[in-house]
Amino acid sequence: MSGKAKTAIVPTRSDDYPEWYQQVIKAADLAEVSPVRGCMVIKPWGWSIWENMQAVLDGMFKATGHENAYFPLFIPMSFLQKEAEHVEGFAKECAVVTHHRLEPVPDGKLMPAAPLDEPYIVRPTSETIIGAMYAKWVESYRDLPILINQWANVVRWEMRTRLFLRTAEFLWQEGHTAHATEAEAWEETRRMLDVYADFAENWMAMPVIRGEKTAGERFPGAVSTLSIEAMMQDRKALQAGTSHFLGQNFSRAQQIKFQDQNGQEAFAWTTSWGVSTRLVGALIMSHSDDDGLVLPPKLAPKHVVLLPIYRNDTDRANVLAYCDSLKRDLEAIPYANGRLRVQIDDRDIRGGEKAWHHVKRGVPLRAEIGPKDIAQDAVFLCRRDTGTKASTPRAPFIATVSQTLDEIQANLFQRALKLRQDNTVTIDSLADFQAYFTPKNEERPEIHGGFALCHFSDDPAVDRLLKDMKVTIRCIPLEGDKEPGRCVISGQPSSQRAVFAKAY
RNA sequence: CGGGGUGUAGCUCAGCCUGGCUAGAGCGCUUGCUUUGGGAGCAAGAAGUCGCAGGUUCAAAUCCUGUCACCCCGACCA
Repeated sequence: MSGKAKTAIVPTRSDDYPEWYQQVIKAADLAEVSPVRGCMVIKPWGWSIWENMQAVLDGMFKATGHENAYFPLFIPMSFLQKEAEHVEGFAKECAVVTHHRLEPVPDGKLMPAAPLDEPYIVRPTSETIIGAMYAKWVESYRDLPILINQWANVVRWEMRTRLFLRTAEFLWQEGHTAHATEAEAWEETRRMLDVYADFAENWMAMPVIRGEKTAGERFPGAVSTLSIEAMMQDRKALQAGTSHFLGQNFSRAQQIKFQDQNGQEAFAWTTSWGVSTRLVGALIMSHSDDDGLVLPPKLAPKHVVLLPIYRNDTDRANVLAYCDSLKRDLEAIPYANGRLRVQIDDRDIRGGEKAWHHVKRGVPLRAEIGPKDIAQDAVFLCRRDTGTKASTPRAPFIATVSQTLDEIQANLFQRALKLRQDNTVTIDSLADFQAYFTPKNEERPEIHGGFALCHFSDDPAVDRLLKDMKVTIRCIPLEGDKEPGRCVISGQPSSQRAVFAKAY
């Protein structure tokens, strides 16, 4: 056939980045849009990645003293109304359940029959329902802290959706904690941000900037919102996790109060923090290339795929036997938080097609094994991240495979870090700022911009200009210098720089 | 919710303006043969109430009315 297909994914990243993203998901068989508007079906390969993320994060939460629990999907509407800013932030995107029970009507259809006295909303987040329970559970300072996480689905009725990045229903974890003191709650907020940063960098191989959101970008009802921000390959920012210091706002609204050691009544200090299936989208956009998905080994559903190659039944039996024994040896090797995950793909399809299948799905290592390899007691080993291929004798392959995976993991991180470093600039003039964020081709914007470190001010005129340019203040970095300057847009005095970027 | 667009085979689409044979193509799928160390070739085959409901007509994928769904662009967002 054409045979000249240079890339497995069409279009390429530079041709049309958003379309490339969709095609990678399709080629890797991660997920599909469903018949339900705005909701996705996560398919086994995509789900497996999420499961791996969950397992690691869950371990981290438990290692920091948290326990899992589960709260209802439905929240009485009145609960949401208790915190004014919270209502304002979420009301527009809530799905509302107004009835129970369906009854047949004459034309053979079904109609909701019994209206609810008080409508339920489908949780967009659970501060209110969890807070209502905490109010019952907390009486004394001895009941604090409460450190609970839940793994759940939530619904936010978004206008426009994109697989993994923004869907009407998504999966996440939400941690909700209550503390006796402000300092302790702040410490918790910071601790969980660090957990997220650790996970992003050391498991997803995705460098992140930890920072604080400006007032406009804050979680509705929070005193302060911290986030980790990552740069995707199109140089747009993606918020990958958030940790909120809620102060006493929610505990006041929900009467989470206790008697302190002096017998005084006090409101608890609360936090909440979460990451979602959006992380899968972040993973895709951080590492994948024009041949499809590229997975960091520590989160890959399979680390090594063995591809048997044979022409006749005799070869077939020998090659499969060799693969079986190699698989057993490999699966005994410890890696990351478990053991090596190995697959033999013995489907009866052509070798080339089979190899591409696994390239597109992002399996870190591919070993092709045929009679010639077996004769030399070797495998033909291919690395997904670099595309390098080499005949590798079995013993050294087994001895170094976990090290090779570590190298791939490190390479992906370094590659992503370099992309961010190469596309992070310091800007001090409005003209430079506008030039930086303006594409050369307004009709079909090419990949442009990046992270701009600029002084800023809280001013309506600044907000307006940023909105026009579709640029947002991602965060005020926690680390980095704090020297004062003047807002790049308004010229007003500013105490430190923030990260500006176009964002998902 | 504003502006634009599209519904025809599993997928991508042609056909519609100018109504008329058994509604087409590519990809995919099934079967057979030949192939097989980097996305195979040839041949045969299965597969569509043309989004839905009315209407006009001898005759509707095609014209008219209504309706539903989805997509793109904006406003909103993890």
